[in-house]
Amino acid sequence: MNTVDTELHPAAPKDFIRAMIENDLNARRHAGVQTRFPPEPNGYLHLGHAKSICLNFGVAQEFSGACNLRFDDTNPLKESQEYVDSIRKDVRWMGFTWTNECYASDYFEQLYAFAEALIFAGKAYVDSQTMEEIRTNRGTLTKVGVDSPYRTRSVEENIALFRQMRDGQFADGAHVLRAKIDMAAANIVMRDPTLYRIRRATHHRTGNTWCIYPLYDFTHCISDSLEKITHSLCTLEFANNRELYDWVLESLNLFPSRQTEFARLSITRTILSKRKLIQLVEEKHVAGWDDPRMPTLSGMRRRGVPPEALRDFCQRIGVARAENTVDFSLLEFCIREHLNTTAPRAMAVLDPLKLIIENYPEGQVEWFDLPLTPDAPEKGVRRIPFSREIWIEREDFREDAPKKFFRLAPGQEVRLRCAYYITCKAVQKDENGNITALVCTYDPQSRGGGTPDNRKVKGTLHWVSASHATPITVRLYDHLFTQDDPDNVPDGQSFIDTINPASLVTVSALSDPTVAALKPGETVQFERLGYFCADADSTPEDTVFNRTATLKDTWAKMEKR
RNA sequence: AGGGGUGUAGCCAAGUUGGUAAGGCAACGGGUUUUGGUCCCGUCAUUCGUGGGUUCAAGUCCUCCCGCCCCUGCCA
Repeated sequence: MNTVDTELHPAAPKDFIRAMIENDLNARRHAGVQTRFPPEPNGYLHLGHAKSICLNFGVAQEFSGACNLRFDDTNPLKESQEYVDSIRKDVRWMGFTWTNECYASDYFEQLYAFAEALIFAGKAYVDSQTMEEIRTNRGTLTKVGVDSPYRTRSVEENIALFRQMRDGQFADGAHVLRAKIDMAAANIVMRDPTLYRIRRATHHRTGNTWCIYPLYDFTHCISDSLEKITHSLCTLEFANNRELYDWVLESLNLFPSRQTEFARLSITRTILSKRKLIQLVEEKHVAGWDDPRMPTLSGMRRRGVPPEALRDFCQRIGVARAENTVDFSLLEFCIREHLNTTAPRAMAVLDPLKLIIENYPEGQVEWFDLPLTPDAPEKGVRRIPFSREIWIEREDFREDAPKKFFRLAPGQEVRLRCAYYITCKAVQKDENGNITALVCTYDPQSRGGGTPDNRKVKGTLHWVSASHATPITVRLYDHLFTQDDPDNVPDGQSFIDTINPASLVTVSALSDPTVAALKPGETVQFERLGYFCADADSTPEDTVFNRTATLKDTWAKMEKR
């Protein structure tokens, strides 16, 4: 039922959910496992959903069960087909295939019938209080609620009213259908929860067929039950709703699906609230849901994050009931770990400094074969041109080199990766003292990057032949990081104000010709710079790269100290 | 007359019926390396929110206290 590479992803460790399911199976409480991933199509999927996807589909796979994709589309005001389409695409991209594609809206007729059944059983009534009255009469955390004056309506009156609600004979908000439970319940969810409201809105799937829509608490449990979901996994904030979930299914004598809650995912300095993500898109702080800086699945896909890395991440963070905030470095680690063995290498220079090899013949070009991935030589080679004038990274040269600086300095010999040893002989400057070029000599004996006398050099530089350089555009985008916890910003600030400005930097760069063959969506490692993914925005003249992940940089760390 | 959850290292997170604190990330040291990448080796909880108690033995059992999260939508 799935396409997950089990080689890369061994069985997940046993968390409390898997332990519970194993237990249920051993006790023969179920013949098999049936789960579901139930997003509301009111936004794009993000990393938090990835955790739920991996859990629900993963568990089904591990126990030879099935997992449905179900759209919880009961609020037409917020939902759209665009979101449905994006969710289907993102789940597939994550590497999972659903058993059935379901929609709560497909159950509207059945849901309505169950509502009438509740009325006939004397367990639901039509309330005609205003929204404010309902709120007031619900009581508070420490004060019990009071019964609605309409609570004692007869079954006949309730049925008549409810049918008129459906027929569109009342204005929005005039009445609601409520479960008759207990206005003094300690659990506020149980104080006669609203089951149906009148809402004249066009639904993206049912159009104007309905003017009443069921609410989550009534819909979700019944949907689970109709699909024979054995294990309904959801996040912790629904724990209070479990009592009502069970009440509805028991009252209607339906298949006893069971809800189990787990802690939602938080990642340091990362926005994972759908409300905030919608705000970023609507206020145009980003180009769209798939902006490469977005922590959405579509954004990360565009940034070059492989789905394998996300699955690995979800497995490593585990599943538990304690609130948690995972360090972003774990996600980066998972991305790097996957890309290290899969991404081809290329050389690029972000801030070019001209280097002239004075004893190299003018007009001569040599082609060197460099490994595509050094740790997997079988993956082949890339052909890189070398000539008299090349570009190196400006920060790879220091006139007054600190002691642990292994790179180029006056009089210093270093290696140009896979090409030659060079020695810096002179520094050219303009009238302002800015370095304009470096004059070097090369050792013809060191062709390929080694010498007959086995002379060692400490540094290896990356380079691009000046006459062959390919101009590219590089977006040094990161996640749209906030400076700290996005859900807890300083007084008087919006989380928007705390977005890291570094996530906006775009630079022009020069690359070796390897990138010319790259197609959008393909990721390379620009050696020592990081992983970069070719963007769909690219043109034949200008390839645009989004930074997928950085590399560890021990020199930068050391220098900072 | 509140209810429901939860606390194990900087961050995640395992810890069977009580038997002497897994693993990963991060960090730090060292080795290998034609990427200051990768890889390899090593260090990193005398203690599990706090105080009592039971026990030969407590992260696990009992109990007091404390912290944090969720719930008063006709959102999900």
